[in-house]
This record gives sequence, structure tokens and C-alpha cells, in this order.
Amino acid sequence: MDSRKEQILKAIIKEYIFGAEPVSSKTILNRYGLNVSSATIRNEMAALESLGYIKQPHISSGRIPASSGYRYYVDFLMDNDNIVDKFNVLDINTSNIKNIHNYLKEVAILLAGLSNYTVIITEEKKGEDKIHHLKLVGLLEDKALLVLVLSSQKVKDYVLSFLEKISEDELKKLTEILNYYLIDKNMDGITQELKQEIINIFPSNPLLVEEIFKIVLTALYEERNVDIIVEGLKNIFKLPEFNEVKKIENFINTLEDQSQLSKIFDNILGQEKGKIDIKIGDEIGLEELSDFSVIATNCSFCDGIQGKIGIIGPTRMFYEKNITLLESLFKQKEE
Amino acid sequence: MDSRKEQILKAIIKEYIFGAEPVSSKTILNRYGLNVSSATIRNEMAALESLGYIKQPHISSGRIPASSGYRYYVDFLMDNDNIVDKFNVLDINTSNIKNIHNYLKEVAILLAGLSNYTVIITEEKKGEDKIHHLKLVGLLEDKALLVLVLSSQKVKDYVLSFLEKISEDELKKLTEILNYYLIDKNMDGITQELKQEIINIFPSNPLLVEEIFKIVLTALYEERNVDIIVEGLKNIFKLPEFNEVKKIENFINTLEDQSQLSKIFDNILGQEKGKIDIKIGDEIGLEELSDFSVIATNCSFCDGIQGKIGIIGPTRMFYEKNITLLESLFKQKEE
DNA sequence: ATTAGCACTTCGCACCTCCGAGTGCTAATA
DNA sequence: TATTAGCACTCGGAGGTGCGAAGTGCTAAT
Repeated sequence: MDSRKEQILKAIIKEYIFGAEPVSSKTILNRYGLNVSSATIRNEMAALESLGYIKQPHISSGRIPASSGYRYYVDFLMDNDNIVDKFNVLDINTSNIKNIHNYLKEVAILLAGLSNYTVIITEEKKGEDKIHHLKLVGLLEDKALLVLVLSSQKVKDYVLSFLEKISEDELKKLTEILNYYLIDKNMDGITQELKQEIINIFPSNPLLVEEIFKIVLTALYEERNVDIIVEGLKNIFKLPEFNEVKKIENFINTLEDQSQLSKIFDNILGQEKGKIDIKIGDEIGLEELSDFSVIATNCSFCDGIQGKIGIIGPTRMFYEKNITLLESLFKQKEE
Repeated sequence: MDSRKEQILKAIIKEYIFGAEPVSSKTILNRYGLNVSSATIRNEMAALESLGYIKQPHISSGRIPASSGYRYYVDFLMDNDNIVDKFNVLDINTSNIKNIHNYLKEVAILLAGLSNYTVIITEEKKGEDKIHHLKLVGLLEDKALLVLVLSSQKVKDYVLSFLEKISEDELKKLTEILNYYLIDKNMDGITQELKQEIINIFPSNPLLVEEIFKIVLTALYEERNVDIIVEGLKNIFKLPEFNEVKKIENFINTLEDQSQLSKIFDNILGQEKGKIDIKIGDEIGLEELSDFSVIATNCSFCDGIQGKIGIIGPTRMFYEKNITLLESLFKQKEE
């Protein structure tokens, strides 16, 4: 990727984000001052296509960005221009705020209005559940069952697969270690430090410990008292590329399905607050949302209520603007 | 409306509810055993059209029901067949019920699934606001200002118009009476009986008292802590007549606008619980929803939480089934 | 390495035609 | 007088055609 290719890729993405139409070599020539001819740009575009960054909807049409093109853009090319009007918590309509739920709804409505995309906020009241105890049971030589008993008497089990074989003895030892450290821990207690400590004590299979921690965290997470707020569904109708009922249906279906929705936030589960996560297209992990991108972050509200805020828009979303939006929201909350 | 016209109207509505396509004279002839020819049916259809019960999308097409046709059907022709699987509260997925809000969400999801339409539930926590005092101020000879001060220090004012003139003295007298009876009353205190009592004491203008009561009730109502749950948006995509993005957009836009939504329940505000209200097309009072009907009822949940449940579907909705659905929900709640 | 020029491809719009479905009307019938 | 058979008429929608605009890839020249 020489500088000229990057310039052209950036031009294509900016144009496409703005106009939602395939970008031609001529457009780039006219609007971006590269001192080369359209034929040269075409050659570079062919190169960018074979690199996988852009694609053609059909032969003899202009180019549109591919997912990896957006990823390259977000990682390397994006300007951090702060043109965006700073998000202002004061703009919230305070007249119907009577509790945290109402407040979050107003935040969602405001963010949806500012971003022009759809906003998802999860409201998570601290779950009371803790690990009561857990057990690892060997199944086959490369599989084991993780049985998890929670304080609420719920029992959950998960099948673990190992890359390498593990002996019964080792499983027993790991069970003991895990119980020693995890019993009576709630979600807040399952920290990265704790994980590291256990890996130090049980160094023979760090990947397995990683996996178990992820499962335990998810299990406790599921027992939290979660409400999901979705606002700005209507904004999808402003996007010219979603001009077919089928596409809208797909979007609404997915956003009405709570179990699917929470997957959007998989990446940031347990991550530090204020860190912005960007998932592009397939990175979301939901086939139905492969035309969308998500910008999300963890957030803590008052009274021990935590949550996640996500902005979901088309892959050709205004990344800079919406990252800035979420960042400035976070900064104001911290103050 | 002789019996044969009613039979034909009923046939047209049943067919259209089922198939969403204009109904022809031949269809009626084939599927409903009227011992007349299609020509006769056509004559009757022309008559029904001039009565306003049905209409033609275009000349030389079959007939579709008009709003007043549905109204006639609901009022006079509908079979109260209880084919519907009885609504069963036990079908609710209890695993994520941790509070009343979650419970209502599950009820909404279940109802949306059973009805195949969109379900709206309002969750109204008792507002603490009471009438602090009120005042009537004469403006012009047929207008006055009603100033309402609530315990929360909120001040609201409304312009009243009278059919007949009212003197300053009478306004003063009414203000005194209203203050005597309404001060320190919360929403529950504003009863029909109280209204009747005041009308008895101040018999010169019952309509005015009615209007003031409505305003007072609405004012306190607005101060309640309301949350609105909407589930089953996706069901709109199952309706063949909503096959255009514009129509879907219109629907979603309206249902995402909380201030519009509450109008759906205007009719049943303060009505007895369990009574089913049916609004067809324009009767909803929202231009955007003129292609929809609403079946709604008041409901009380636990802990003094009240609410309203509404099923919103196309005007060609399965009225019988959904009325039964709501009724059986109510019966089970009462038990 | 770059570029001018050109042949080629595809999309999408506008237009046309044709067929099926359904009506309203007229004249005949019970 | 109420009903009906028959027929001309209308409309929507599916399917086919033609054409221009937009844009590319390739070749040959610089």
C-alpha cells in the first residue's frame, strides 16, 4: 500500500460514505486533486480490488469499499476531525425524567437524533448472583464439561474442547484452583488480574483458563437484570441503500430479538469503560447485520447501574463523527 | 340494510381480512352459498358502495371494505367465535422475569406472537402529583383560562371555550367549588362520582365541568411515570399490503414517537378495566395510522402499577380473535 | 510509468403490448 | 319487479424491447 493507493482508497471510502453510490475514477479525479489521469486511477483501483479493499457491484461499474477497506480506513486513514457538535447532555429533554430508565431512553433518543443512526443502550442492574461452585468433568480425551452452580441455584453446563489432551488429574487440580478463587465471586469479582493469577498457578494450559473465564463471566452476565433500549429505528429509512422492504425487515427483525442484540456487545464485555469498540460488517458476528457497523462502549450510570451504548449504522457510516459522539458522551459522564 | 346485503358485506370483509385482495362478485358466489347469480351480487355491491361500506380501488376491480364497513362488521356482524387458543399466561418465558417491567415485556412478546400484530403496553407507575389548586380566569365572553398548579409546583394552563357565555361570578363560584373538591386529589381521586357531584352542585354548565375534569385528569396523567413497551414491529412485514418502504416507514415513525403513541389510548383513559375498546382507521385520531385498527384495554398489574394494552394491526385485522385474546388475558389477570 | 482513446458491458428507465380479472349495463326472463 | 345471461369496457401487471448514460479494461502511444 503506497501512499497513492491509500489516497485513492480514502477518496473512495469518503465518497461512498457520503453518497452511497459506486465511485468512479472520474469522480476521484474531479474531486480529489491527484495529479494523474483517470486511467492511472483505474489501474490503481484494479490493484486495490485485488488487495480486497474495494469491490465492483458489477463489471463496468464504479467501486464500493469492501469490509476490509473500511477496516483499513478506520485503523489507518481516518481523520480525527472534531467537526461534530459536541454532544451535550444538557440537550436532554428533562421534563419526563423520573428515573434512570427514562433518562437512558432520553439519552438514546438524543444520540439517535445526533448520529442519525439507531442507538442501542443496555441497562444492567447489578445481578446478585455469584458462583456457588464449579466442576470440570472429563468427557473424551479432548473434551470436558464445565458445570457451573450459581448462588441462585441455577445450574449451567458448557462443553469445553482442548487442543491438547488433558489428564483427569490436571482437570481435578484446575477445578480445585478455580473453586478456591471463584467461589462467592460475583461479576465484578471476575477480574483480569484474577485470571492472570490463576494462569500463573496453572501455567500448563492458559487458553483453557481464558475460555473458562469467558464462560463464567458470560454465565453471570446472563443472570443480570438487563433491559435493552432501542431508539432511532426510523433512521434506517434515511439511508438510500435500504430502499427494499426485505432489507428493512431483516434489520427490524434482528433488533427486536433481544438474544441476538446482546451479541453486538460481545466484544466489549468486561472491557474498560470509555474504550470505543468498532465492529465492521461481519465482525459483528451476526449474518443479518453484515451490512452494518457498530460503534460501542461500556458506560456506568448512577446507582451501580452499568450498561453499554452502541450506535449501529450502515458499514458506510460516518465513523469519525460517531466515535467522537460516544467519546464526548463518556467524557461528560465522567465529569 | 336487508339481510342479503349484510351477508354480502360480511362475506367481503371476511374474504378481505383473510386475503388482503379486492373481493369479486364471483368469489362470493363460489365461497358463500347465496342462491343468486353474480350479477345480483354485483348489484348489491353497487348498493353497498353507495352506502359507504365498501369501495373500489379502481374501476373494474373488486371491492374492499371501507372503514365504516369494518365498523358495521364489528358492531353487528362479527361472530364471537372462540376458535382462538386461549391466551395462557403460563406460556410466558419466566426465565428472565426479574421485575414487573420484564414481565410486561414478556407479555408483549407473547401477545405479539399470538396476535401476529404489534403490541403496545404502557406501564404507569403511580404519579405522586396532586392538585395544589386551580383557577378559572375569564378571557373573552366565551373563553376562559384554566390554570392548574400541581403539588410538584408545575403550572399548567389551558384555554376553555364555552358554547354559551358565562359570567365572572359564575366562574368564581365554579373555581371555589372545584378547589373545595379537587385540592390534594391525585389521579385516583378524580372519579366519575366526584364529577357527578360537582355537576349536581353546579348544574348550569355540565359540559364545562366535563371538560375541566378531562383536562385535570390528563394533566395528572401526564405527570405519571410512564414507560411504553412496543413489541412485534416485525409482524408488519407479514402483511402483504405493507409491501412498500414508505408505508413501513410511516408505521415505524409513528410507533417510535412516544407522544403520538399515547394518543392510541385516549379513548380508554379512565375507563373501567377489562372493557375492550376498538378503534378503526381514522377513529384512532392519527392520520399516520389511518390504515390501522387498535384493540385496547385498561389493565392493572401488581404493586399499584397500571397500564394499557393495545394490539395494533391493519384495518383488516382478525377482530374476533384479538378481542378474545385481550379478554382472556384480562380474565386470567383477575383470577 | 503514464495516458488518450475506444470498444464493450451493464443498469435502469421508458415504452409497448397483451392477457386476465372484474365490472356495469342492457336486454331478456321468471 | 327482481333476477340473470351476455357482452363491451377498463385497469393493473407481467413480460419484452430499445436505448442512453456511466464506467470500465485494454491497447497503443508517449
